[in-house]
Amino acid sequence: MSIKCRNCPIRGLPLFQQMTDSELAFMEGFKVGEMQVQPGTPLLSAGASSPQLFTALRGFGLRYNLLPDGRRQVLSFIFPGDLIGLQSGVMHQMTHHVEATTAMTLCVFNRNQIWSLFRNLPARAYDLTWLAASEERFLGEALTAIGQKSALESLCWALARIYRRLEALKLDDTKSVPLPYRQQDLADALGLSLVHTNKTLARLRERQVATWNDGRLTVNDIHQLEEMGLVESRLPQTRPLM
Amino acid sequence: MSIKCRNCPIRGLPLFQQMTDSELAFMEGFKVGEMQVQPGTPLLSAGASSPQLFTALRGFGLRYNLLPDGRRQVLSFIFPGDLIGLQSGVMHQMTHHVEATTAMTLCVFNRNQIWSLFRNLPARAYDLTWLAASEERFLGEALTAIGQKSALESLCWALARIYRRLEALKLDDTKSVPLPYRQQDLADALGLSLVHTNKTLARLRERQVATWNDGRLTVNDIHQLEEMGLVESRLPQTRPLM
DNA sequence: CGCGTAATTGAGATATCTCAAGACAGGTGG
DNA sequence: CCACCTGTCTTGAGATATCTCAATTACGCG
Repeated sequence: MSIKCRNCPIRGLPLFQQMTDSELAFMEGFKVGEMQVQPGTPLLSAGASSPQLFTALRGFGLRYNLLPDGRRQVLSFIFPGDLIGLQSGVMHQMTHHVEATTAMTLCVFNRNQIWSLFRNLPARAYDLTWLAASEERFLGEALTAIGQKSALESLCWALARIYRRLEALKLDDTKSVPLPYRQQDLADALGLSLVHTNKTLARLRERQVATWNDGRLTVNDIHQLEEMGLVESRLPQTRPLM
Repeated sequence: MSIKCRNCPIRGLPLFQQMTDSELAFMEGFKVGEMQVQPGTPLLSAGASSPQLFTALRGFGLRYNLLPDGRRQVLSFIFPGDLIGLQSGVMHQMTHHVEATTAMTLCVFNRNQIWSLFRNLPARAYDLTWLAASEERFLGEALTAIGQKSALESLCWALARIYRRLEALKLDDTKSVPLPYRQQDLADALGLSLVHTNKTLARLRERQVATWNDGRLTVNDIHQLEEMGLVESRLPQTRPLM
């Protein structure tokens, strides 16, 4: 009933690095199961030391921090192909929350086996480090957006980054990708108020740069969007899929 | 002329995990040299693919992003014991800048050997991943500060974090640690203007919570500082030293 | 049909920014 | 030894991007 890694529906996308046969075999042992969750389901909680890691196969999620008084910082949006819980996996302590925004399908891994991965499959261990470094890089970019950019610039940055990632998943035709979050989620990701986020999105819509409604993001001019968001041009890199 | 790892001046601090003899031996082979740099020296530049990694042995540095128009986001302060260039090491591409703020002494490693580390010393490879995950966690915390907290809260958060880290280095008596940066550096780290940072620091000084001048940070009440900064309490963890 | 959630819009409030000037310390050259 | 310069810190005051409050609309669901 659980999908075999060799039949993984996203593995073949050009976004992801291809695996060798031995890696595939290892991953099928590493994977202990599959999980289907409803929208709103918490996957990991700060403070807890979860015994599991996940990879999102299908659906969308959210990673966030909470302050004691309820303020929320969204750290990142979770898309198919993302690894979830690496921090808890290697540091034995989760510091943020993860929850499913839509229904999701997740591959489940056993944290205890991480160590065997390091001992037996150095290439996969390296990939794990690559993913951690990649997250670090992303958060640095986000920090730069929130800390230095105007609301309009930040928004363009975020939408451009999201669009590029989702278009690589080929979930749909180009120009338009599914983005089933609330404006509040994006506001919390960018440290902006909901109202201001809404008004800034309206400006982008009027200017015919990008439109986000009914859970779909439509980008008319990705280059202009990236320019307005001061997105650093980068060589597109394929990423490992765990 | 280059210090042997077994004589490393910071290795014995309780902040750091102790190494086994075989790890020590490996590290001495991994370390290809030592570097002394003057204040202001750039160590790594965005875009470049540096062949080297460093560990700060002595001195202070800065990690930052630049926008095309000169705005600067400081990502983190670099203290003795910090690994520098892991991103470039595993992703083959640097996305931020690193420079020395004070004179520094650095251990130099060869990027090419990272792979041999993964193949031969899984425990050390694991440590590398741990460090990357740790950076990721830190940046998430910073994001939460900049995105959600008030200027006063952010400042308290930053000073508390810095103080805790430096006191663990036992560079000096408690209550006071060296912090040889400019107010502009902290402002750029928190996404605040220099002027506002200055005025907020003045408030902390008046309230007798913390004082930062002449390159020294003096904390009168670390618990109040952490409380004001909404610092999440965390179990103190020792960290690997590369 | 009524309710709850999300999006939208208007308008006044404010935390933070920008501009500007002065104080202070350290370094340099005459 | 003094005059000058530069970089950093400090302080005041007006400007503004963004926030908060509040009301309205739209929509899906039971």
